[in-house]
Amino acid sequence: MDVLEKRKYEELARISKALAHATRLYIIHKLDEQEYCVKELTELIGVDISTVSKHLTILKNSGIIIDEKRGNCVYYKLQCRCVLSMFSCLTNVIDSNKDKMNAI
Amino acid sequence: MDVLEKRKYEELARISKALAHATRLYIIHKLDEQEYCVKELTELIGVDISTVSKHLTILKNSGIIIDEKRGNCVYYKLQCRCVLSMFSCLTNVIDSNKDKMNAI
DNA sequence: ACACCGTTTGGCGGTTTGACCAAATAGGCA
DNA sequence: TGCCTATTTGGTCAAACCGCCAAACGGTGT
Repeated sequence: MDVLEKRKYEELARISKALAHATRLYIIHKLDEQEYCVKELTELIGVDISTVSKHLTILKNSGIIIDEKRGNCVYYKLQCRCVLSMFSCLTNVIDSNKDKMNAI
Repeated sequence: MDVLEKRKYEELARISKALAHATRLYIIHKLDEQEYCVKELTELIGVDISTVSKHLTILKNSGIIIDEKRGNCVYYKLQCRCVLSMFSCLTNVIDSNKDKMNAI
């Protein structure tokens, strides 16, 4: 793997790492339905608000979501709806694993 | 997030974690072209063979690739070509980030 | 200015990851 | 059998990750 190729795959990995967490996938799913502020997401998820804030920062830095301050709150929404196709990718893998299992 | 939903997103995360590494993405890319044994992949990648073996185990456990022992070697190939659509997802995000950058 | 609300930041502790090395394992072949 | 090659496994170490708490910010409204 030469230097250029290596950089390319590290860039791809940077995005895919941002997706590699149950809470962050859940956040993406919720933000697909509507925008939410940090506090609202925190109530939906049920972990410390600082943890949620950090997850949101990770997603924002990878360009998947975008924030917008309005009044007292910071609202987040999907920047890149294309990530939703990720869910079908992942679901596909899971389903085909199950099929494989059943076939045995 | 109730217990059932939580489990669902953890399952999705399990798969997406398997993809969240530059080397593993590269392996998937190469295995899309043809099957390879561990030694061949090691030469392509340029890290210790035990490291490559562990990456392959991770991919295998998540159901993305499959192994087949023939003669002296263990050959790996894609089990789930659907993961390739992941690459276009990731590339999409990267491209739309770049567009955003240029627009400024 | 002060208090209040929502959010982010910094830091700490426990867990996980990923790299290497060395050793164990599994087959093929002389 | 014993040797050789390919692969996996176990251990160690440093770095990264993720949760919480506490403290710092930034606006709003009194």
